[in-house]
Amino acid sequence: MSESKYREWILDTIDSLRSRKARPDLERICRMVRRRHGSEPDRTCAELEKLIQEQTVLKVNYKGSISYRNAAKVQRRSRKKDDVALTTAARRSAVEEASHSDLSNGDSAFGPVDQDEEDLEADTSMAMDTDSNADEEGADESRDGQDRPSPARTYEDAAMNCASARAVSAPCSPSGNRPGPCPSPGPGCSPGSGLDCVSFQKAAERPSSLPPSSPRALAHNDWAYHSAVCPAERQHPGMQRDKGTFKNKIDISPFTAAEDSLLNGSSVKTEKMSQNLLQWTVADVASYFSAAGFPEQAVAFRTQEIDGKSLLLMQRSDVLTGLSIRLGPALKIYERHVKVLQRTHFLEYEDL
DNA sequence: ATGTGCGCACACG
DNA sequence: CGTGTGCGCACAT
Repeated sequence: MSESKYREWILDTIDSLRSRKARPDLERICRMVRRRHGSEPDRTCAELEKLIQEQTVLKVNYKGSISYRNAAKVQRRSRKKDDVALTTAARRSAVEEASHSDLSNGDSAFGPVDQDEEDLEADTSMAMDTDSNADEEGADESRDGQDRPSPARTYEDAAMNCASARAVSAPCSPSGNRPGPCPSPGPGCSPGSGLDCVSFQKAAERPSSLPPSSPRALAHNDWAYHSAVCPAERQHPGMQRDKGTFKNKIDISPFTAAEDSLLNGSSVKTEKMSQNLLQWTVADVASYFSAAGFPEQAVAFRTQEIDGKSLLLMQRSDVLTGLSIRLGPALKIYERHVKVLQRTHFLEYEDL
């Protein structure tokens, strides 16, 4: 519950900073959240990191420094306005209603966003660089490399404490492949997360040989887009996720499964995925759809508390209307994901 | 001191 | 070109 609270706070803060034309960087975000809600920068930072991992917030490198973006607001480059406007206007109320319970964003309303289409090809641009800059050197002075007086040093501590945030993201970069575990093993930092990033990076690098309809294919592309973002999260402390063999695992994150399938490229993947579907938590489901390129809609799944079992029970109409998400993405989500997952799952069952 | 508003020069497509 | 961004500064608290 505090989770959604933080989501709201942080998203709100990012929006505020943006509208104020101030860079939404770690320092400012922490500061503002503390001032507004009294949350400790450390905590804020940890929560921010979670949001980054589930792609509610995007960490980007813009003009040489790190910025955080409200994923729901990242606009697709050049889009036909009319169509967007129409859809938006028509569904805004519904969307708002849906988001209210969880992340009522007041101002940031999901309106102008339109991230249905495959978020893949188009936007591989600005987010691209967050890598090499973000890690290592970025750990504390990413930008002060040369120019820029940057007077504010007060929050350096907070920033430092949050080095983990960067460190976790770092392995995602093509350059900084350092599978090192999270430097500050605090709560919320699972040891395995770093590994996932690396693996995922590998996955993203390999040419996509998956059918376009494959959920994994989507996810993969999405990761590429969000360079600085790290999947992982739901990694369980005990299981270091050794690729290839996990037939005795109980609770496997969709990422692990997806990633695994990418690495193996086999068809066994789906069965495992669907099998685990029963074990997916609400967070798993939301993360899955985020990864699949539907971060905005993932929120709706979360709000409606759709876990793996619920997902299996969902019907077309549920997805199209029950979630109060826009029709376009809803159709894609149903046809390409829900349906596929259900089908594979039940096929699997009949075979048994 | 700390938060806010914003002109204008960038970055980017 | 248009659009989004955020530095750097003036202003508010």
